[in-house]
Amino acid sequence: MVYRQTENATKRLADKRARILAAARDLVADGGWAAAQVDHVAAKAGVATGTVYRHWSSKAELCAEIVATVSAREVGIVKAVADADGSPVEKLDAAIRTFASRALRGRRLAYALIAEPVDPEVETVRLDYRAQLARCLERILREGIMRGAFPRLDPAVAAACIVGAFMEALVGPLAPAKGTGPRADRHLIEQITQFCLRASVGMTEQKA
Amino acid sequence: MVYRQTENATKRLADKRARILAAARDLVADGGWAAAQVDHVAAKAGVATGTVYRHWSSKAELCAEIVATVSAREVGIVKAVADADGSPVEKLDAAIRTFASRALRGRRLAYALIAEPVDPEVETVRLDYRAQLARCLERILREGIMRGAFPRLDPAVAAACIVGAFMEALVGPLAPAKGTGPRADRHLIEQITQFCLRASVGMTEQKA
DNA sequence: TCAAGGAATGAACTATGGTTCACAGTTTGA
DNA sequence: TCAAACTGTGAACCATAGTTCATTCCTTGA
Repeated sequence: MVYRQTENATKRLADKRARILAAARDLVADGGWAAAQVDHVAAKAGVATGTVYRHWSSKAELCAEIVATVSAREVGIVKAVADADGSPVEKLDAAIRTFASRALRGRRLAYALIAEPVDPEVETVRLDYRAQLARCLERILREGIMRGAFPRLDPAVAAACIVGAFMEALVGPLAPAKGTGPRADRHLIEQITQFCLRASVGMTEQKA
Repeated sequence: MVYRQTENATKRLADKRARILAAARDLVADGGWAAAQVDHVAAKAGVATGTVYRHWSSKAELCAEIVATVSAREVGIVKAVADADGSPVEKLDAAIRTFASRALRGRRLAYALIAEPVDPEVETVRLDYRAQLARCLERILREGIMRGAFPRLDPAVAAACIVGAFMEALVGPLAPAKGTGPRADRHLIEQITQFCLRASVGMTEQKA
């Protein structure tokens, strides 16, 4: 007689939530934030507009969750690289290379997550992501400086420069047009990595 | 009997136009594009909303003109540096240093002009600015490579990296908080310049 | 099968901000 | 001074996109 949420019902609800989140993420992933209108998200997820508001109290919250979810994964990967064994140079190389190749797999999404401005509430979360990324790099840089492998650069500024450099070259408007193929992508990653490494280390041999 | 524009009238009109443009620029310069609502611009310029539309057929056109005006000046300055006498290394150093110190004088405006996205019509103009900047750098890089002063980097990618690096470190959200004072600004410019130079040249001595 | 209550719906509402336009005010040349 | 032509005005208009809510539908436990 009294309604009580069953396990099944809870799961259904969670599924729907996940479906909406995924739909929104996909829309952002190929049209940026502007494409993620609540109506469109709802349509893509196969629910009514109002349903979205059963799961998030505003569009901004939904967007913030997209940023948080996707970026947590990316930061985790880069952090793992930073924490792994190896020399600072190797770690920096791996971190940049890893991040760059992952970002290239979803350029539009990467751009939206790193660079494209949005409303303040989402901006906060995104800024946090950006700062976390920079902090991972900064840690590697500090270690390298202490060990004498890198020159006496300001690690905070250098980390910002690295984030900016690959952001711009990979996913920014100056980046080569999309769909240039895997060969061009590899070249791009190689160039960016070498640029950042030279900037940090002071010198590096040509790899390719 | 037939009305004809006198010299005075033309001047009055031009003055008003300039006043509106300046008002809009100032608003962007401290609140970004979002602050440049037509109502506010008109109020700041001391005219009615409708008057704005006597000079530009849409807000986008007004914004585009702001970008074009301000950026033409900046590109001109950087280009002059690139065209001056000196070794590629010196030129690159000067170009980055010049741009950076100018951008720091108006961070918010610089950010709006380089990074902050706006509607497509304005975006086109801004993209052009960004690309022109990158091209100036690219020319210096090419020259350096030909002369053997720089390693065999891809000049287009490296130029994008440089633009991204100083953009992020100077005016992006990772940049240190505003109002840190001239000492911190000098440090920042120094660090960014050295970062980009090391990345391009492969090695550079410490200057400060 | 049925009543209770949560979940879904989507048309209507609202807020924001760009754009228009009928009207009033100015300038010009005679 | 006067009429023609241009310029300025700002309230009203419109388009977009986020949010609400009365209603309908579905699930639950008896």
